[in-house]
Amino acid sequence: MQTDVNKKIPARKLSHRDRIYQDYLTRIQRGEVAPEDRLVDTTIAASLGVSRMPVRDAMMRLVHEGYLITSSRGFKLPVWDKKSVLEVFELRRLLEPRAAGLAVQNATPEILDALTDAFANAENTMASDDIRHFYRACEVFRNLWLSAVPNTQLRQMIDRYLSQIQAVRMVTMGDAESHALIVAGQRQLLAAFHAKDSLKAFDCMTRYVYDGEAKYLERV
Amino acid sequence: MQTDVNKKIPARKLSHRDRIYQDYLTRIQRGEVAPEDRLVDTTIAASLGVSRMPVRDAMMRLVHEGYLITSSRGFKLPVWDKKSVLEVFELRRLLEPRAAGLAVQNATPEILDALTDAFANAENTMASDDIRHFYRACEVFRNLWLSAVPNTQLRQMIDRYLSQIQAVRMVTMGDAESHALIVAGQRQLLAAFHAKDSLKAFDCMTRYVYDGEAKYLERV
DNA sequence: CGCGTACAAACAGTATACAGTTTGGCGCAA
DNA sequence: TTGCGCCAAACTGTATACTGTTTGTACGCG
Repeated sequence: MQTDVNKKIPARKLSHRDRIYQDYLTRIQRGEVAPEDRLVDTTIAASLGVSRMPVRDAMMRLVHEGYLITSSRGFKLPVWDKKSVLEVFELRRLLEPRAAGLAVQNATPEILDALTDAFANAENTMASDDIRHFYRACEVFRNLWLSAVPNTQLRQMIDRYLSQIQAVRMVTMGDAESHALIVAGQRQLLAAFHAKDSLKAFDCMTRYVYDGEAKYLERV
Repeated sequence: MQTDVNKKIPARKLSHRDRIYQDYLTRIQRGEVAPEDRLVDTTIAASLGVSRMPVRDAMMRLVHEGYLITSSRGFKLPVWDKKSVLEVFELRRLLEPRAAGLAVQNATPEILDALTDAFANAENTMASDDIRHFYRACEVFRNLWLSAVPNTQLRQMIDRYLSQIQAVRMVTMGDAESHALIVAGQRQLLAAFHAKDSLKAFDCMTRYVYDGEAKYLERV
């Protein structure tokens, strides 16, 4: 047991369960888990040197949050059919324009600066060798403006289906036209942030989601 | 162990965990769990004659879904402050009008009939001795029209914050004016369903949520 | 050669046990 | 009487073990 020596700072109370959860959450969100992978608690537990229980807890939490599904043979990624993906696009159209508008009103200069950097990074990595760099940059950009959304409940709702976006990414993976669309959307959104124009942010977020849906429909 | 004898119908595979989860979910949603209650896994397990683990799993699922929070002394209801409640009202304004509109387009005659009955029941129990009858009727009405929403993802999002409505109910509990408002809203919504007027459903759902928020602000 | 059946392994669910931590109360001293 | 500290109980997190079910497979029968 590696318990903290310094009891005066109980900030690091991360249990095995929480660490494993965080670990696999980021792995899934970064697309490091393949659809054919089978995540078995006993196997993971053995590789980490812990018992099944914390692993099980972490996996089942991921199941409840929609990142995984149970099967009779280990945990695996859920298969998002076309209908579900389109349903999420509808959700995004309802939530994200408003969220972007609120974020513009609430953004601090620090966030604005960080957002500018993140956009530059996304633009530079757009044609990168490793496409994952581009997606990581997009993830950073997205998380940044979301962090400026004052409505916590709204932000959590959006976070909740964020993982599903990964499935759509797989469809448009490597499509230069899609990437250009993403960067163009980010540029407009960034401009709206700098102009403090929440209505413009609302509008360009609306178009951004519609464009994404159209691109998805082209590909599926 | 009470396993099914008939193996040809494996439909009923409900584990202890799932039964306990369902049980406490409905209890919470019906307001049968008081804010001062402390839900301790060992105690519940003993009363049900099962071990801690299924109870723990169920409770932690409820925590992840926002119905409960952990404390150093058992699980308990989260405290919804005014800010959170208002944030949820904003979410509801974004999601429910659209959901109602979609539901109108998708409602079957059976649902329409059931909805009519449910409304009659709500209207009748509005001034009931036991106000819980009225809330139960409202719950039925709400679940009915939600069941007609074709967008599963949207429906699940709305379900997710349903429990929080309980907290608002506590504030407006016993306020005859609020109840009249609820019934009036239901009447309009029902009319929209019968007229197959999805735009009207959208509009009266919008007004319904705004009215609810206004009433809440009067009381808090 | 194809189909069905039975067996073994893999895995999920549940039970039990134990350790570490927090909490509230009680006793002791000032 | 009040403040301090210690102790026991309560509770969470983790480990280990056992059971029942599902799945893949191999063997036997047609």
